Amino acid sequence: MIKTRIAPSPTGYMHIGNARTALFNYLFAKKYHGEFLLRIENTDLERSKKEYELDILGNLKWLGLNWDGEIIYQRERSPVHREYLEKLLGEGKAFYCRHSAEELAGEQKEQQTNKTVLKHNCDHKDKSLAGGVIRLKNQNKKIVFNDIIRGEVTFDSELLGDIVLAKNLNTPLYNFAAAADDHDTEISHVIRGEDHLSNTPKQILIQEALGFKRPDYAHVPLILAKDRSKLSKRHGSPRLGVAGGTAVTEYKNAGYLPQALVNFMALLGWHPADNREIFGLEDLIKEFDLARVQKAGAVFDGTKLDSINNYHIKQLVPAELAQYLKPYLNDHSPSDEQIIKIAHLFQDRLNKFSEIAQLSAFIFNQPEYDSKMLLWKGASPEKTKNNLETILMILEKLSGDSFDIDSTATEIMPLANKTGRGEMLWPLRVALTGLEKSPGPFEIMEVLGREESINRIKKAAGKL
RNA sequence: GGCCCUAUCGUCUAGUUUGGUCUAGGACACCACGCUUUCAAUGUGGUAACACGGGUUCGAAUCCCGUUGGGGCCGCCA
Repeated sequence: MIKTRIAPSPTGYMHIGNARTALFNYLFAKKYHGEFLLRIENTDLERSKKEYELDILGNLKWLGLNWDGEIIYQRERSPVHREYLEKLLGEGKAFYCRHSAEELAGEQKEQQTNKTVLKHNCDHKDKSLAGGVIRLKNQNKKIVFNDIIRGEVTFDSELLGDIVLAKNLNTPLYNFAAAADDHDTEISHVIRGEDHLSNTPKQILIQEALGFKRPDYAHVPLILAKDRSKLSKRHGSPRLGVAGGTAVTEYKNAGYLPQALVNFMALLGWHPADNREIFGLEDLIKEFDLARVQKAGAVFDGTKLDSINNYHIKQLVPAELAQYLKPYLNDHSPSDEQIIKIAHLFQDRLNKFSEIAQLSAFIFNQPEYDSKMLLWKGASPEKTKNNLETILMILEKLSGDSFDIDSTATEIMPLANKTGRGEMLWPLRVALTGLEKSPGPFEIMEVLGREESINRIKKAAGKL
């Protein structure tokens, strides 16, 4: 039975790196009809917060990465951890280290100046006095494990010293708790970020001391910021220019579709054998293969995310898109019917939903612009005014009920073809939007309606 | 500094396991052209990479060694 897990600590908002690790764990488990577990590593009492936990849960659900079974809270497993610690202590595999923080700091400082390995080889191993932290007795051996992505990886455990397992019997530390929980929940494959590669030998040492079976490992490459450093909270927000933020919630708020984010994250470090790049979660489950995961880190390119999001937005039906757009248009409280029209108007050009506010501003506010903008490539003000007035006459004859893209276009286009499309249509579009770039005039008029369209054109004619 | 990982277009990557079909393919971005009232969308085309140095071999992006570069870790955090 294939069993994977995502084991975030609730000490910060879920970020892109966690999300992609979760995705790979999910895909791998589902591909082999196994289970994907969620373990909340909340042993750090001071830094763990409910708010962060809820953020993680919410984002996993949002992305569609539903976990199997109950959530495992690491802290609740504390009695089991204690049993394991007592076992190791009893067998003489672990011991209490009573060195003070000052002593250890001094030792470390000395190692730094001597440029030797930073580690603690304790000389309290044989004194069985309780108190102080619990350390694992170093066995000084080579540790070799096979990483599914990287192949054989070797560490020399001597360089690790006597690693700390727990602050005390009731307070286990990360490596110990992770090894114990992975074993007890029968995790078959530990898939995690490369930043954990150097934790693996420690966890293997703990497994061996406890007589546990070793799971398979796969260390996925890290997601890098533009400067090629590990993506961290310091790297900007997607709202401030091209994406580069780290919290999944930021992407959600900025108006990215979960399926786009999943699609994009899957391609960060993984690629199918063929050239396809558009994938839904179900396709990914079918295609995903750990052996095809890249070894080197991948730079997060927000531009490509935008492009993938744009693709997925274009797949939505307008009514669906309208629902997504609604929260970003709250300032103007448009009707549902109006939002659907707006959705239709901008569907092809949206990279993310948050762009809609600015893109559609001209619909809700009277445009301000210089009268010169109305002139198409050297056209005279007189002629342009004349053209606008001709359009006005036509529009005024149309009734409000039949005022749509078809009726306005069929009335105006023959004239535009005769006069010159640019001379007719450019000023009309500017009159309606006040912008150099925008959707076409007939589509816009349908959204604005007869009265508003006529008003804006009158105003424009008045400027000339 | 030590240990570990890693190295194909600006970015994500195919190709590396089973050397020749690679004058290195795709996507994003960029540029040009077409369509078009503008922009977007779309279509066509283009610029752009095997880090370097040694081997092995008839032949290396692909195998080996070294160098250089990049990254991660080195907490009584996870």
